[in-house]
Amino acid sequence: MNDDANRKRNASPTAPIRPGTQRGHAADTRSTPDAPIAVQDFALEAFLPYRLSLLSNTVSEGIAATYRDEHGLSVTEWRVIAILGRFPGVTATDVMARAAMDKVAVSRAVSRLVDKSLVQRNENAQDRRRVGLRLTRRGVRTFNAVVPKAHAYEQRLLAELSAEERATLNHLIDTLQARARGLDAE
Amino acid sequence: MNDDANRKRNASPTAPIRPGTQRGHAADTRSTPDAPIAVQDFALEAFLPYRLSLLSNTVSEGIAATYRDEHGLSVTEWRVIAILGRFPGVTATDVMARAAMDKVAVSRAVSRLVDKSLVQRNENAQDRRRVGLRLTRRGVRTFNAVVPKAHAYEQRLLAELSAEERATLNHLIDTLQARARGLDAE
DNA sequence: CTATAATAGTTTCATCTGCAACTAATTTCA
DNA sequence: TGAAATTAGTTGCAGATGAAACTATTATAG
Repeated sequence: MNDDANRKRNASPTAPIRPGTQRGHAADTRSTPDAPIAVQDFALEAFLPYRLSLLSNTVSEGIAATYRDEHGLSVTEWRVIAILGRFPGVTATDVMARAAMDKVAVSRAVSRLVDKSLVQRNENAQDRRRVGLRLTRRGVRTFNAVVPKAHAYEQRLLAELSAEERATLNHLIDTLQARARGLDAE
Repeated sequence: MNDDANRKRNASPTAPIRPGTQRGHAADTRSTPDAPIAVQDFALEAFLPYRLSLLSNTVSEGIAATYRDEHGLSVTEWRVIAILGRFPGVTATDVMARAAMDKVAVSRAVSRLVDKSLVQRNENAQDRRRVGLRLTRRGVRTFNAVVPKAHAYEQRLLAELSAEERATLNHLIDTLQARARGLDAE
């Protein structure tokens, strides 16, 4: 390990946080004179996993505010509703696969949605382990109310991108997603 | 609200989950004959916020496995180390801004890192509220050990993309990030 | 100068999340 | 058959997360 160590360090300090709270010189009292020095070069703000995480969080926060403030829904609840709006009658396991959610997350989201009378469970006579899920009338109303807002947010987010850039974006996401999955599977 | 409602529904069911567990027909026992029907068209798997979240999670999981398994670090702990490796002596508030982390998250990550002897706190004589943070020798060793692995993961992730595609990716992320921030600020 | 406001950081609490263990039902195959 | 394995879904527990309250310190204003 430790391939190409010992390059330069701290070459470009990157933009200051804000005027007056510069790069910690004031805070650094150097209680340890022989304080060690990092020899590797690493810029978090340019690191793709970090950048993706930041972007995803910012976007999620924006769109989640709509679900939450106007409909009292969490992101996981919204995802379940989105799946059930499109695929009425599927089981929790199907929702799990379609929304890439954890088994437990689906189970709990469904329970909350049932409590809120947005989803109903239907027993399956053939296989009593399986429980068919579908939106109630209220659930459908919620779904129909949220969908245009979700689309609107997405459009505003993409507003600055050309059609070609949008296509490239989708392609890049697909490629990276497949690649990341492959790497995770070692 | 409810802009352009009443389009078609469920036009293309999208690929089946897997053979035998098709689209919930078996599970749907229709206990409610007049079960309502979703009139909006919404494909979660094509929804950008969802796609970004999925990608970010997959990527995070992959890279986080390295921190965790080989160095016992959480993602937040790694981020603090990454900042301190580059900007020794900064305060928790600086880390917060540089890593886009919550105040509380930084505070707790720093406490854990101090417990692990990877970070040390240095009191500031001028302003006793501020605490300068820097990596210990062990912290630097950890930093230097993780950085090449992080870079390697990033390179493997990007392996299939051309230089031009990488540039486009960065540009798209920047654009979307700025846009998302703008939207969040209403 | 004090009183008030602002700042840095920690703690509390309530929620979320994910793994593992668990129950219940069905399938497999010896 | 019928015991063992598989599948569906829930629950328990432990760690992570985030908002708000809190402590301590410094800056500002009257």
